Amino acid sequence: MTKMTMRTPEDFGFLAVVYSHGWYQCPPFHWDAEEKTLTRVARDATGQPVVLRIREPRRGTLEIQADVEGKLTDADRRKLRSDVRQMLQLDREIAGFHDLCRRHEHLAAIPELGAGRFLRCPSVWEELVKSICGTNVQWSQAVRMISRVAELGEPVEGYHAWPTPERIAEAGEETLREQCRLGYRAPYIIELAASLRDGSLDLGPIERGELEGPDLRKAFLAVKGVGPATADYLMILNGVADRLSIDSAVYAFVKDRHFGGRRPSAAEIEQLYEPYGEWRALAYWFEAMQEYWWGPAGFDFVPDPGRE
DNA sequence: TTCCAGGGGTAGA
DNA sequence: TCTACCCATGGA
Repeated sequence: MTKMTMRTPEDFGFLAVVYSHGWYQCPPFHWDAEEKTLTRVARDATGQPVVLRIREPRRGTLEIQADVEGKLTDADRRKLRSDVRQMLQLDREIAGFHDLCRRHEHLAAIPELGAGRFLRCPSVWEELVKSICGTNVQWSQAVRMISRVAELGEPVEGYHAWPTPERIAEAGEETLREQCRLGYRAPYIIELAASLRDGSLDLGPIERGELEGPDLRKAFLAVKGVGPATADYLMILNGVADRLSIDSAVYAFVKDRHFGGRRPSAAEIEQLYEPYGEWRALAYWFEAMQEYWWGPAGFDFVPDPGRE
């Protein structure tokens, strides 16, 4: 076992990032609400799965425990630290969003909570699969699909690593349909896995943040199974917040909160959040999280394991 | 039973 | 670009 510590930005709140959206409920993330510890099967510099346990012993510091025999190499340490930075978006600049929150009473608690970053998967591949599993199903059902896909990954200490594209491609459509119960999503994910395996698709430019807004959106939409709502959602995760991802959850929230029980049009929703400019997606997201799921004082009624 | 969830692909206009 | 229609699954 090896322990590492990391400093976090002043505007970073560990719980707020874990609870930023539903990823913490999806393997290979495992959240222990009692111990406030996020467990994740990551991969070291050579691709070997490693169980990481991340917690925040005090604000400003993360403690990362890697369950490995012997010592980690310097390369492994760099890789795992880099994964943690990616998963918790430690390098994301959100000061502008917090400034905006302080100018709006209903968002004033967001900076206090250290919210504004999202829990991320270490790879875009994993996030694409999870997002496709989340289309046209209740979230609790998506979590079950994702959990069954995760079980196709290599077992490690009672957990599973996220399966590689090669492993999914080898498992085949039949396995995704019959065993993982993905239904019509199965061929989309097989096609994605196969194109990554044979190199006809390269997610590198997305991973490295090389694409600007419109090109990034185009890249997501090019993946079969990813439509406008999912592409916009992935954009938000990738740090482009000037566009809402309008799905059924958005309608459900704004209908009661802003339109007196009437279901608004998409254009009306756009208009409502337009004043928040480049941060509009975060302004919506964290308003909804706080009102619907976090509770007024922080995280009193965060659901576990599946929010409806 | 019927509806529909954190939609998307496709064909046809 | 917009609109029907279809697509698995499973909870409500």
